[in-house]
Amino acid sequence: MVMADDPPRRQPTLEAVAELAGVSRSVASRVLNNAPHVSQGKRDAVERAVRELGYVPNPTARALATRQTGAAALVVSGEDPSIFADPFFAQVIVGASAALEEADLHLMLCLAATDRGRKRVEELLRGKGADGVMLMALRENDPLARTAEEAEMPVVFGGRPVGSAPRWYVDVDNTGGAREATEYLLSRGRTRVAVICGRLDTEVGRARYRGYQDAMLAAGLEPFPPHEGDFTEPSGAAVMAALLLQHPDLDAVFAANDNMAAGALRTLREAGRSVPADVAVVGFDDLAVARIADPPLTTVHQPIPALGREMARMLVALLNGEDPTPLILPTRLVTRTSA
Amino acid sequence: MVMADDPPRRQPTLEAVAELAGVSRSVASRVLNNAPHVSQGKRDAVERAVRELGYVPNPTARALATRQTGAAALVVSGEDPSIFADPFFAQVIVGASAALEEADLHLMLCLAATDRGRKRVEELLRGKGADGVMLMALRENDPLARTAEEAEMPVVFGGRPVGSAPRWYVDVDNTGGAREATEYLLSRGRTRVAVICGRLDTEVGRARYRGYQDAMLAAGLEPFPPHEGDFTEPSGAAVMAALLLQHPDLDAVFAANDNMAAGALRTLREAGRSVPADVAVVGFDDLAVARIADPPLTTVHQPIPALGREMARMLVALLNGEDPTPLILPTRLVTRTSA
DNA sequence: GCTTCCAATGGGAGCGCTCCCACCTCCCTT
DNA sequence: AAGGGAGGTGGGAGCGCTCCCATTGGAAGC
Repeated sequence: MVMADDPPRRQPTLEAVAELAGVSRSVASRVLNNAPHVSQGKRDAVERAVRELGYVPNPTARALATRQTGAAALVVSGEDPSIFADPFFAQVIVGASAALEEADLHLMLCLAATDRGRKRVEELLRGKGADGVMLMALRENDPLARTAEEAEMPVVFGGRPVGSAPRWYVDVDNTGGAREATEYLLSRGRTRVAVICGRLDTEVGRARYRGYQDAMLAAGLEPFPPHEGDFTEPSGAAVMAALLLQHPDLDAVFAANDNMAAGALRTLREAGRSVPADVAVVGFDDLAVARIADPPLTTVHQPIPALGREMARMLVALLNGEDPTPLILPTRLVTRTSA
Repeated sequence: MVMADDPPRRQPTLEAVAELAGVSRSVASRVLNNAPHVSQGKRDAVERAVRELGYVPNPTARALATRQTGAAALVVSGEDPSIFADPFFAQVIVGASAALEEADLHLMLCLAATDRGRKRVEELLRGKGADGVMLMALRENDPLARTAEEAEMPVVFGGRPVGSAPRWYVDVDNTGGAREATEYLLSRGRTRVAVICGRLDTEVGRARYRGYQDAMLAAGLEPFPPHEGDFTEPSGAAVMAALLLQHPDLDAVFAANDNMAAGALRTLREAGRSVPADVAVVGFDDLAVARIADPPLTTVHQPIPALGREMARMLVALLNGEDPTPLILPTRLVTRTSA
């Protein structure tokens, strides 16, 4: 990059390519978009000119003319930008990015956790700053939900927002996974199975508690009332401590995610309870922490990159004028040593 | 969103706003960019019209006219897209996103780990698909380095590429951090301090080994030759096992990141060595895993969100025509129980 | 009362591309 | 031999915005 007050030597334009190739802009354009109705001779000439000039089409101009930006936005809501630091999102992005790449779309990332951020997302949605949007981590009564509904733009939800099922979404079978985890604990002879819930103002938190509840009820056992953490390790440790105080005889705990399970493990260790002998622990997510924890966590695996991938694919389908159906991805229990 | 073959009812344009407000496009434009030379009366009229019509400026058209896209790209290179799953990047993004938001820039995320991905980044750079670029995780002889040099676009590097110092970069004091970690181990009376290196085809890997080496040499001790891991937990476990075999008497190990330190911890546990009594372990990064590990890791903290933030700020400065100086962020040792 | 100046205003020319359409040439039908 | 196509081609009109520039009118200065 040159810092000097450069002579406004600009990128070559299509016009320049056309001139060098001795054809009209139209023909040059057709060659670039490899559209039909171009003779082989001119096609070669244009391609040669492109190479000679080092021409690269200007995406902005193309976007203006076609009314398509060539980009999809991934919006992560939440009340604090650091929610994004959760490795969960990184994996979603890996999947989404790959699928978007196939459709030749760019990925814009919007952390809509501040007021400013939300305002910018709103502008993006209403001002056609992207061709479509993937929305994640909506909270209860999230203002973004409304904006998304109103926007004349395809919107795919990642995980359902609390209380409503949008037209297009991809989710994970949270209830089923939680149920399976709890059933597993019960099948191993545990009977006093406690639960560390996630935030109950999120659908994930609720759905996982529901799964736990279902399994307990089905086994004729009284479910523990919801003890709510916030999906972080410290909150898991704290809730576990409280649980131990109230129910010293518990023999298992289902944590709504791995972070909280890791916290629980720490508290149990400090309390001198051995895992899984005294207390069995099951988590949810199967992130790296599950393997690193001591003992390694038995947990509910969810296909996170697939979640991102399917969201992106659904968006692409929408962009192609199709009408895809919502998708719920399966989970599966991964047994390690903690239960 | 309406799926029907909608009557092409399009977004209102500036033209429409101007007409409704009874002014010219120019005046309306000035109001929107709150430029001077507009009477209060017309200003109000335009603002009213904007509200009435629900007008939102079209960013693409603006971009074409101003030759500025309003977006900055964060490019993550690497040989495998899953490199991005490392929580490190998520934290960089949190910082970068906040700084970009202040400058009203959008964030485009490019995972340039596939050939296709690299090609798209190249097009982005050469076709002015963004106003500037932040480049991370370049490998040795990464083709992206060249492309970036040639692009007429501000480029800020996150971490230096192997062997060369670009004009603008933000890095972390890897050598200093590694030296401090090793010195700490030595100061606690350890003398047989082994090292688990990161990939030596990355500057981070090299710099951290260099720091270790410096400290050993300064203490008159023979540094261990580099045993190379790849920054993952399993590789840390494997290298630790090899180390234990070759040097059964080692009494400390410096791992070039927390993941590998966690792996080392696992191997040591399985080998019946107690930490820190028999072997002290120090990591690098201070990611979540450091706190969750058992025992919690003593590690070199690096300000990751700050890294992202400073990269973004440097890019913004560049965009403003300034010429910022490279930045090296400090690290600091965080002592927990593993050493 | 007549310049001088400047805030206020609107017209128009792009920005670089796509795409519709008119036009022209061949070539294949009947 | 005349009438279609259909492929090939270029011109021109946008896409929605910014920005330069010419124009205006009134306030200030003499």
